[in-house]
Amino acid sequence: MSAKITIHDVARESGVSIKTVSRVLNREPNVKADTRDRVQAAVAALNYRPNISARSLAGSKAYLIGVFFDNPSPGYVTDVQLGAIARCRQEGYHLIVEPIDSTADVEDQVAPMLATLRMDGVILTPPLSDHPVVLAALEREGVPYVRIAPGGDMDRAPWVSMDDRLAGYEMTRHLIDLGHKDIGFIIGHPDHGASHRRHQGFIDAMREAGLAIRDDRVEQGWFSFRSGFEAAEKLLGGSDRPTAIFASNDDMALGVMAVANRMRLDVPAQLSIAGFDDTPGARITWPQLTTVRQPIQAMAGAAADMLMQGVEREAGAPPPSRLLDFELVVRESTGRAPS
Amino acid sequence: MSAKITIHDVARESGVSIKTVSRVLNREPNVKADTRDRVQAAVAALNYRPNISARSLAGSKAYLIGVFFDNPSPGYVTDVQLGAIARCRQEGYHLIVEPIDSTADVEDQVAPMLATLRMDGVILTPPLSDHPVVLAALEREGVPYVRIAPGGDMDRAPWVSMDDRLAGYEMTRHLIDLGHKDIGFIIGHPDHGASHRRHQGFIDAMREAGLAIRDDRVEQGWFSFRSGFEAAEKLLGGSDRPTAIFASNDDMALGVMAVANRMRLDVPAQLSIAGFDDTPGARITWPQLTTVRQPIQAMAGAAADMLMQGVEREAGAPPPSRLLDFELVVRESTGRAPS
DNA sequence: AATGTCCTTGACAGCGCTGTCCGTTCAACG
DNA sequence: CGTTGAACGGACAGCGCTGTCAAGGACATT
Repeated sequence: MSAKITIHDVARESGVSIKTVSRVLNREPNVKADTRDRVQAAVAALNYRPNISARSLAGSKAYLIGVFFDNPSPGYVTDVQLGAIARCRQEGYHLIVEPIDSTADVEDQVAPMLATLRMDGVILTPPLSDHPVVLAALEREGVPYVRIAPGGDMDRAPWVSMDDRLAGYEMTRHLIDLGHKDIGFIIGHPDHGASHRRHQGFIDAMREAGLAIRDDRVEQGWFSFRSGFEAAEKLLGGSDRPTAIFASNDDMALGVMAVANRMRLDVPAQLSIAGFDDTPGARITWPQLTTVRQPIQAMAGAAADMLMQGVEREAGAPPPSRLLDFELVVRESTGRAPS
Repeated sequence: MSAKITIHDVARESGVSIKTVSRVLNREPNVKADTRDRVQAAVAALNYRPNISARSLAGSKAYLIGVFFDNPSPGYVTDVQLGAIARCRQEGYHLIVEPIDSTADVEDQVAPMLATLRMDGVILTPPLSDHPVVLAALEREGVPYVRIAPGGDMDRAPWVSMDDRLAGYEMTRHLIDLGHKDIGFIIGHPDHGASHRRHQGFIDAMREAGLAIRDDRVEQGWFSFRSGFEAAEKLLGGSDRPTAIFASNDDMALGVMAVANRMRLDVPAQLSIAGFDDTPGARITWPQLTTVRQPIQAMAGAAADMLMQGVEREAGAPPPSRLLDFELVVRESTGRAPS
């Protein structure tokens, strides 16, 4: 175990006071370049690392960012963590992950943790981005937070999102451009705001193309494989079936794919299938899934940035929220409509 | 923002000194039951939560457990986190997740984090469980750690694992019992110790049944969908093909499934496919995958427990390592061998 | 030369808690 | 009845750092 070296050691080594060392460490202004260099040399020579507990006890920063999630998709969760960490590390911040169980008492889970760890900020992932109890607890404790892809109440706090409506629109257009006229749609989990926006994009594209949206072509799903599977069974059950199905996320699209395989439908010759998210699973099927790449890591990184910069909404000023770009990923599961 | 209440407030409220409050909080002995109750009442009344930074600065515990991972499987990572958190929460500990990029300088990633955050312990997931640089850094800094499913050097530190060899053996037996005699095997990532053990189980079962293991029936994989896909192409390429394929993890088994679908092979009538891990993906195919359920959450929970109990190996004493139970999950992807 | 202003630096007081050490009480013992 | 030691409670000194405040020096202004 290497001996613990403190700021005092650095101060002695470089011949200044500990306060000056602290200044250099925190990139405060008004330190002579010469002094700064000496301190930095000492830091490097001693391999000194400031103790985070002491910093957060004495100062106002905790160097800790929380990530709350209650998301069934592990790929999504991991991507958020990866994206956030990448940014945090540069600034010496660390990530505390806290799974929240929405089915249990949320207040009991959130309140104690907020009080013990005074985190500098929290990243909320859907569906927690819209959870009233979580938002209220955060606000009560005065902990800044950024919501990823929230569903509504957009002025309440800063957020990072992508244009789900446009993405839904473009995917639908992609299908229409391939000659599809009879397209089925599976709506996502109603608690996720993105679900409604994707659905709206579908509606907009169909309307614009003058195509009818039959009631029996739209099913409610829950973002799970099973719900996609069941929706597909209904959609493909009769002899009169759509030539394409657009599912609001990949897991559900995979469910559709499973039904298609089971019915021995040729994808995409007889049925085109489109997903959304570009999770790892999208490539784990044959044919690979046409989908929308969500910039999950980028969104999480942006959220972490906003938190570290101490996002504080000035009264009346708009939150510095950001809309990131998505990308249509066309693979093999979509093709020309059968004639 | 609720006013910050400290240990002093509790002490005043309950009419004792702060030290006594501290004793109650830390469940130290030698406090009269009556006093303890008074203090606890005050804690509850004031809704007091000890500040974790102050605790770790003053004391020896940091109330922080790290989880290091560099695992391509998001399902695995999330399960580990969930399992560890469940235990940590009860004890007031929190989880710091740190993805490690093995392709970059590992020392640079690990050393600074160990110095700034003095974590009470670290949970290592494969393949990091066997990473020499990580282990060395942890030991140098005197941070206790528990390895999940390490590959070798078992006496070096405590670990939690499952009997991969036995699981590999039992899955192979399952196939043999279904009448399969010509079984293909895809080995896992060579950096993961579990890969070798699963392979050994396969060999043992085949030998025991007096079945030949043909060289061209065993392929090296990397635990990824793609590597499973490629291995399956080789295995199923000729006219002479095995009646079953046992892949060392689910992702690779899904790759095999994709090849089978593409070749229009009927699973399991013409080809049985077995996986390993029971990741969410195992249910995301049709037919669903026969696989081995790894007690990932339980292993992570046990690891967290060991860390929190301050696992310290006494000189000469065996580490309190634990082997947990697995479960064979038979679904639809395996069936009787074609006659 | 005197004054004002900025830049640079340091002394010092905690942040909220635990570890150490010591004093007090009280029961059981010789 | 005095003695001992366990049980119990408290005073105090930091843990390693940052915030505050003020001092000293450099430089520009009058």
